[in-house]
Amino acid sequence: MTEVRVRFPPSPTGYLHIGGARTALLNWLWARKNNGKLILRIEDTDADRSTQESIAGIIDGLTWLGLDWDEGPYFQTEFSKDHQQAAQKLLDSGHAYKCFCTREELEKKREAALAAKKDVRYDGTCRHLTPEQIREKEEMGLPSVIRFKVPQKEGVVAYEDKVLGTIERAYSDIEDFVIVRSNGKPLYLLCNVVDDIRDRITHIIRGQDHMTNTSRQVLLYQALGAPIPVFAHMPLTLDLQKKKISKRSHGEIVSVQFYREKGFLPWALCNFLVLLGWNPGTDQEIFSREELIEAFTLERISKVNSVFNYQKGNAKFFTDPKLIAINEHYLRSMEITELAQLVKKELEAEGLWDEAYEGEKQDWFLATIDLIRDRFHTLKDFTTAGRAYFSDDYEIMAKPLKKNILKHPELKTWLPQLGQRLGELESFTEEEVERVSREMAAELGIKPGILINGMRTVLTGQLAGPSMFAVLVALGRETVVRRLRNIDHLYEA
RNA sequence: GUCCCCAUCGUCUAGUCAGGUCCAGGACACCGGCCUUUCACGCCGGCAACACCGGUUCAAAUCCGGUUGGGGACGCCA
Repeated sequence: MTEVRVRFPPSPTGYLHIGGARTALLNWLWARKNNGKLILRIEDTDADRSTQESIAGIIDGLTWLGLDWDEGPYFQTEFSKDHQQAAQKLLDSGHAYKCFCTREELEKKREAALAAKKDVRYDGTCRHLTPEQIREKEEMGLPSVIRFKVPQKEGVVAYEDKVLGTIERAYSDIEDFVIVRSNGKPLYLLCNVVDDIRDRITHIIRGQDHMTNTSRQVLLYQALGAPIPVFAHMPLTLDLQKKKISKRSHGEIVSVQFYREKGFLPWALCNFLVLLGWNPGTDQEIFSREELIEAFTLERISKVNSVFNYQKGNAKFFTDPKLIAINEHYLRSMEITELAQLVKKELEAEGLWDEAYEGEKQDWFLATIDLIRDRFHTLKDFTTAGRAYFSDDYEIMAKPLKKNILKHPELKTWLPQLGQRLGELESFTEEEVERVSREMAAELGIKPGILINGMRTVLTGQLAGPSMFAVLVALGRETVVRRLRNIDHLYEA
């Protein structure tokens, strides 16, 4: 059996977006499943739009996602000789011809056709030029492009698509497309095929937006005498208005970088992305890498475009709710030591990291992040909502301040008192702090919740959180007492 | 205007190829209840879809035709 070889060929004209990441992911899965190879090929033939930052961004993005490749990155521009040779071969074999029509002429014809609501295809003006006419034009110094000579015959060009079945297109519906620019530089359609042949690509997994390219590229494979790879066209990802998601119209929300900055787990993003247009045929939605590689098949890729459910301006669901849910799932269930490494980076970035968290305070650190992760959504929450566990410099949220502190002015004296009692405790355990708290509430003739939620606000700044007695123990006696004693400033504003 | 692809809950989707076990299953979201010191934690429950019309058949989400709707492509971009 021949080796499975797939490729991810981004054009470096912007950051890596989730559509590209999804394409990379499916190719990666297919390579890994078959013990094959994934080739990263940067398609930088559009010199005007390609940038170094973009190349770095794509590589960064893939690396962060954990999508490793086996060959490359190759750069398409390094193989321009191959492309030119292929073009010459097509010219020599009569599969292509020189076309001297100018852009202006073509543009005029296209507009006229569009205005007349007619076909906008190339009319074949230069297809039947005699060798003498060609020589004449060349001697006059007229620039020319090279067009592929689409067979003028009955019937269809067909290919088998792993997800869509047989795709057919009549020869007569395909125009003589340009394969080399007038400046001598070959175009995508040709380069892509030449590179795939050279890289011995066996499966081409790409978006349905390439379907018309595929029909034309099949012609190229045939003319070049190369075997045709297996195609799998995946459905596109659209926005709620059913428009293709793009960097241009959707901005950062579709960039992989955004999710990294927002504290998402890379595998959670992959898990979400793979479910956009693929499913295993079972109810399973959460997969480890190994499970996903095992379960993945080309045939189960959906034919239907999916919607990235993102509503602008929604603070709670700042991206697709399902993505957030999957991220939460991993945040809550992943190995705590693995999570610790990620939280460490977050704390370091905020200047809150303490080396002792990997030394004498390690048990405390692991227990604490395990305690608070249940209500968190992203890694960022550890330094925002969870900041009070690692620093005295945390914000008291307005809502709990009003509801749990200002509403009960007596807390100004009660809380320091409670702090005093907690400080005098012989053993600072959940049972003991609970006993003391409830006893004091009973003495005062108030509901325990007033004291408890007052403490929550003062000690964590948050409206919600884990069991308060567990929180007290996590914070430790010294911190609890210090914070409870110093609350006058809360009443000042 | 031409060509190609597609059509199940709000969203992601199972079921379609091999018609009956589907008055359509799961997940997310939403709503309600429980737990409780709080909560965007957890548990339990609920709402919610086969685009439309015709045909084939004892029987259609499933097969066929049409309609409508959506998407993609129609560059000397990739």
